[in-house]
Amino acid sequence: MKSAISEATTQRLSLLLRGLKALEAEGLTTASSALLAERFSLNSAQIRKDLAHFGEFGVRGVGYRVADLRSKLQALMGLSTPRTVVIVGAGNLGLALADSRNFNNESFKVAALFDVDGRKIGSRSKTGVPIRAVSELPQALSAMGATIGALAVPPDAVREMALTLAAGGVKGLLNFAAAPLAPIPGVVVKNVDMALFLEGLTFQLASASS
Amino acid sequence: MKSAISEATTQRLSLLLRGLKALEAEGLTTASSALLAERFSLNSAQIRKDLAHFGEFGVRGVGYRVADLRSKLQALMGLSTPRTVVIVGAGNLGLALADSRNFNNESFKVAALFDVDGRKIGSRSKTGVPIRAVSELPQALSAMGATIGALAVPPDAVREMALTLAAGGVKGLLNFAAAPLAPIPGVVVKNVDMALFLEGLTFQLASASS
DNA sequence: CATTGTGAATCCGTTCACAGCG
DNA sequence: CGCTGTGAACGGATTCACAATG
Repeated sequence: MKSAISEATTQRLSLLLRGLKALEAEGLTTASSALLAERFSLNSAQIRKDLAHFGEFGVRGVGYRVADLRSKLQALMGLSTPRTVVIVGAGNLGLALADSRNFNNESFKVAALFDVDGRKIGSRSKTGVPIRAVSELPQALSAMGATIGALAVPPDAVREMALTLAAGGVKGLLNFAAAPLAPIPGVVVKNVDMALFLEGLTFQLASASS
Repeated sequence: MKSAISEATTQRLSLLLRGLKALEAEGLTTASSALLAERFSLNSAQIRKDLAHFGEFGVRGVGYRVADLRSKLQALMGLSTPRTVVIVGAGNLGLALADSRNFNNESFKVAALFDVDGRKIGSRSKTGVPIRAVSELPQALSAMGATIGALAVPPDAVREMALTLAAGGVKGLLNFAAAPLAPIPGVVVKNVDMALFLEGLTFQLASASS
């Protein structure tokens, strides 16, 4: 069990990885922390500190080898082998996520959607992700080897579905419902509450004008 | 111009407001900070500190009047009068947001979607939100009096659309693209990067098992 | 007298600044 | 010589603990 890495560091490293991919595509082979900081509007010391949690990656007097750091970061963040994702709830949001680039790339692949609505079951999302019955979840999860789940269901169904996913071996959960999901042992839970984003916006607007 | 309120405080107050509504529906008229803290897994002192930024709301020896605090909070966060929202990008995500409860309630109302795809223009989302041409944005914005915009467009269109919205009087922007939107003067911007949530999850999983 | 509002103490992340090194 | 890696300083947010008070 590694010492905990802060949420902020995690996000910056994700951003950094994305940026490194772009630099690599541009053909840059080497980059200093100052360059990286400038490109991604961060502080150079912060980049070095973030990386220092995991070892030494740079070359003094030179900077970082872009391709090298990119692949090491990818491995560190658990993104080098693709993960199977399942989405529970085939409403508008669930369908949007299932077809989204964010959930289907080198690192993630949506294997199936699950819903309780008999009219949806058996059909597919636009890109072809099958919609199956939630009753099939327990068997399907182990068959697919899913490790990540996304919950796009009504608030009152969240906890039950989360526990079903956890029992089926899912280790990470993204909860999109407007009801925070209490911690589940052995599972990393991240609540993504859209209402909070929107209200945060109006809050700042209200504060700024008084 | 009020002194800045931290992001964390903002989120907690949103959550608190939501909780107060629930308590009010349950018929509770009074609640201590300890009770609130317990219900929403927070620290009671934190709740009091958060509220202290804005004045004194409680009654010593008693606690807080639920309905009273609820309405004061609502006003403070700029949620007492409904705001008009426009969504740019009528892809899966844009459509999902347009029909979502989070964007259509007492405080927010989606007036229209905008897209560049001629085949979509003129049609409507499932709940009836009209899809219009982005070329109409400038006129439409002032006509509708929209103050909030959501960007669900490809990364390379983000900045242009953001500037168009800003020019049309939009004061708050939610950006769902996987490319952070640099600050725009006079506009509050919130980047909501789904990829970051997903990667954050795998990162924690990778860290926990080493 | 129970509970708020708040100064003081603590914790944690960020920034600075420089020693160490390729 | 230039840039990394890092100990030390800083600052903001959380938590503690208690005096103030309806």
